[in-house]
Amino acid sequence: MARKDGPASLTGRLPSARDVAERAGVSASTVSLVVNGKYEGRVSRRNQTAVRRAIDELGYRADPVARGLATGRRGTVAVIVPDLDSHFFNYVTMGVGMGLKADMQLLLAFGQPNDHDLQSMLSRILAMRVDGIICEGISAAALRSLSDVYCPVVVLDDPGTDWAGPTVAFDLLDGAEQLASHLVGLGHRHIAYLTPECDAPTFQVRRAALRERLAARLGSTMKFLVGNADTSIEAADRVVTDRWPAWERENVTALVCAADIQAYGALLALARLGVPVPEVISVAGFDDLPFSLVTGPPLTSVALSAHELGYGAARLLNQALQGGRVDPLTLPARLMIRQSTGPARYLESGTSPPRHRGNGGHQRSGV
Amino acid sequence: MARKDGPASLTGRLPSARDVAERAGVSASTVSLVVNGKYEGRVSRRNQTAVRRAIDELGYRADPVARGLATGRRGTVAVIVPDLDSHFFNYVTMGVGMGLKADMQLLLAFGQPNDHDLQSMLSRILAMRVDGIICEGISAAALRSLSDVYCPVVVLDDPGTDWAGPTVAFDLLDGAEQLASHLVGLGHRHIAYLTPECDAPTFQVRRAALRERLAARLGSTMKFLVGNADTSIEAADRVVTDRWPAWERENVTALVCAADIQAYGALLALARLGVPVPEVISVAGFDDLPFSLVTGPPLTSVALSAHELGYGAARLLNQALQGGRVDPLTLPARLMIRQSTGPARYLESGTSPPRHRGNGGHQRSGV
DNA sequence: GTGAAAGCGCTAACAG
DNA sequence: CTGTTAGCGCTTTCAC
Repeated sequence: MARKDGPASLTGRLPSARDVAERAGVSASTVSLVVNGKYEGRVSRRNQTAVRRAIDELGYRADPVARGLATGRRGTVAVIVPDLDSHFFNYVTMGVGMGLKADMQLLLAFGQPNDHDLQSMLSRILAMRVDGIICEGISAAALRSLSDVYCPVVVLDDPGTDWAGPTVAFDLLDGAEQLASHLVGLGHRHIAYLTPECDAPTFQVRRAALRERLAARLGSTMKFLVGNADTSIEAADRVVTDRWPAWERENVTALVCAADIQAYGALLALARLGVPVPEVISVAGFDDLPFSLVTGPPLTSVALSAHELGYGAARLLNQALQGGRVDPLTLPARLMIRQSTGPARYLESGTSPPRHRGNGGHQRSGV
Repeated sequence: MARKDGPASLTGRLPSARDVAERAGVSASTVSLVVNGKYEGRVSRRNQTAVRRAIDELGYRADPVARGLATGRRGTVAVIVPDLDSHFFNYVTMGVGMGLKADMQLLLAFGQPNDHDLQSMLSRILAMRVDGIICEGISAAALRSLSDVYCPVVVLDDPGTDWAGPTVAFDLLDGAEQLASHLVGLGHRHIAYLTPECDAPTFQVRRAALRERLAARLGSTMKFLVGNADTSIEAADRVVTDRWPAWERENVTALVCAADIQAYGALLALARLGVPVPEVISVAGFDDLPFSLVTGPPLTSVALSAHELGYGAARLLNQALQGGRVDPLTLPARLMIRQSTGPARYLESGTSPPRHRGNGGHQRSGV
C-alpha cells in the first residue's frame, strides 16, 4: 500500500519484475523466487526484504499471463454453458466459483439467446490453453472431434455420454419416477410436456423417462403431448398461450416443463388466460430454482441442484488437476411438492373418459 | 477439420506457430502474417496456401495469451460484480456478453455470498493486464487508490461517483419519485424498507430518495422503518419473518425492498405468516427482474434494466477501447405496477390514526 | 517476399 | 546464495 510515487503512474504501464529487480538491486530471477515463495535457503534475508520493499513501493503484481506462458499453467479454468437465460447456469457458475481453488481465475463463456454455438466457443477456449474446462451442453463426440483435449474437461449433466473424463450427472430417472408417481397419484392421465427446442440429452432423458414412467402406470389411457419452447419465460409464455386451446380440447390436466424457467412462462400464460392452477391444470417443472418457492402458486418441481452441480464439477476438476483419479459423480433428484399441482379434474368430453385408481380427481364440475 | 494425424495427438501439446512453419516450409513470422491477415503484398500466394494447409492439417489456433504478451492487447475484458445471488448481475453479464465485440473474451469475477472482497478481486484482475474492466460495487476512490488504472474501466450504477471514466447509471431519483407517488396515492403512510447489509451507494440513494420523496408528500405523518438483509431470498425471508410483529405494531401497510430478490423473500415470509398481499401489506421492489411477473402476487417494481446496464457498459467500453471520447450514460427507471401493491388499510390503533388526501385506503375493517 | 532477431514478462536450469 | 541464459508462443522491426 505504501507508494511514494505512483507505480508507473506516468507511463500507464504496470511495473514489471525487472523494474522491481532494478530498484532492489538484484536480478529478475531473485524477484521471481521471492514472489513465488521459493526463497527458503535460496535468497538472503537482506535481498528478500529489499525485493519486498521494492514490490511494495512499485505496487508490483506478477502478470499471471506471462507466468502462465512460462510455466505452462495458466491459472485459469473455463466454464462453458449454453445460456444464462435459464438461470440454471447462473447457479452452476456460482457453484464452480465456490469450489474452485482460490488461485484459479474463472473464464465464463456463454451463448447468446439465439446462438448457442458451443463448438466455436469451445474451440476458442481451447486455443487459450486454459488449465481446465467445465462444460455443459456439448456432446462427448463434439468434444473429442474438435481437438484432442490437452486439459481435464468435466462434462455436466450429459446423460448417456461416453465421455471418458470426469462427469457430474443427475439421477434424472429417479426424478422422473417421483414426478410420474406424484402426477398419477393425483389422477392425471393427459399430460402436456414443454421442452426446449435444443434437444440436449438431458432434456431428451427428462422427457423420455417421464413418458416411460407414466406409461408404465397408465398404459394406453395416457396421453403425452409435447411442445417446444426456448428456455425463457417469454418463449414459454407464447407457446403455452398458443397451445392451450388444443390442450384443453385434449383434456390435458397437467403440464410438465423440462425447466422451471419454462414453467414460469406457463404460469404467466395460464394466468392471463384465466385458467386456474392447479384447479384446472397442474403445472410442474424440473430444476427447482429458488423462485419456484414464490411463484403464484408455488411450483412443484424436481429439484436438481445446479449449485451442487457446479460445486461438484469444481471439486472434480481440482482433483484432476492434481493428477488424481476422479470418479464420476451422480447427484440426487428430489421432487418438491408445492401448490401448483393438485388432483386432476376431467371435464366431460367425448374423447377421453378417464378411469383409473383415482384419488380425488374425477369430479365432473367445471371450475 | 481435415486432420490426417491428430494435431499433437501424442504429446498433449497443442501445435504452435513453429510447428506450422516447419510443416509449411516457411518461417514463423510468415505464419504470423498469414494468421493475422497481413499477407497482402507481403506473402507469396504459394506460401499463403502452404501455410493455410498446414494450419488446417495441424488444427492450429494461435494462442491468444501469447499473442497478448507480444502485442500488449490481451483480448480480454473483465466483469467484476459483487455477487451472482441477486440475479441482477446475471443479466448485467448477459448484456455485456451481447455488447462486447466478438473477439473479446469475457472474464467474470464475482464475490461469494459472504465475501464480497471486491478490492482483492480487482487487484487480481488488474494484474492480469486485461484490456478493459466493467465493474459494479467498487467505489471510485477504491478504484483509484488500489492502483493507477492502465485500461478503461466502466463503472456501473454508482450514483454520486466522481469516477472520471465512463459510467452507466440509472435514473434512481425518478424511479423513487414514481414509487413514492404510487404508494402515497394508495394511501400508504407507514412504510417499511428492506435494504442490503452492504450499503452500496446505489442502495443508499434508493433508500434516501424514496424516503425524501415520501416525506415531501407526507410530512410528519410518514413513518419509514428500515431493515437490513442480504440480497437473497432466504435472508430476506428470515428478516421479514423476524420484523413483521414490530412492523404490524407500527401499522406498516407497505414494504419496499431495495432489490426484487429481497421482495421475493418478503413474499415468502408473508405467505408463511398468513399475511395477505396486498390486502394487509403492499410489497414493492427495485429492479423488475423477469420473475416479478410470476410471483404470487405479481410484484410492483421499479424497473432498472440490468441487461441494458451491461449492454451499455460494453458499448462504452468498445468506444473507449477504440480511443473515442465516451459520455456517461443514464438509463431510465420505470415503475411497473402489478398486484402486489394496493390501497392501504389501516387498522385501528392508538398510535397512528392516518389522515391525508386519501384514495381508497382508510377503511377500518380488519382483513 | 522472406527469415533472422529481438522482445513481451515471467520462470527454470545451471553455472558461479 | 546469486545472476546469467534460455526459453514459453507470438508479433514485429529490419536487413536481405
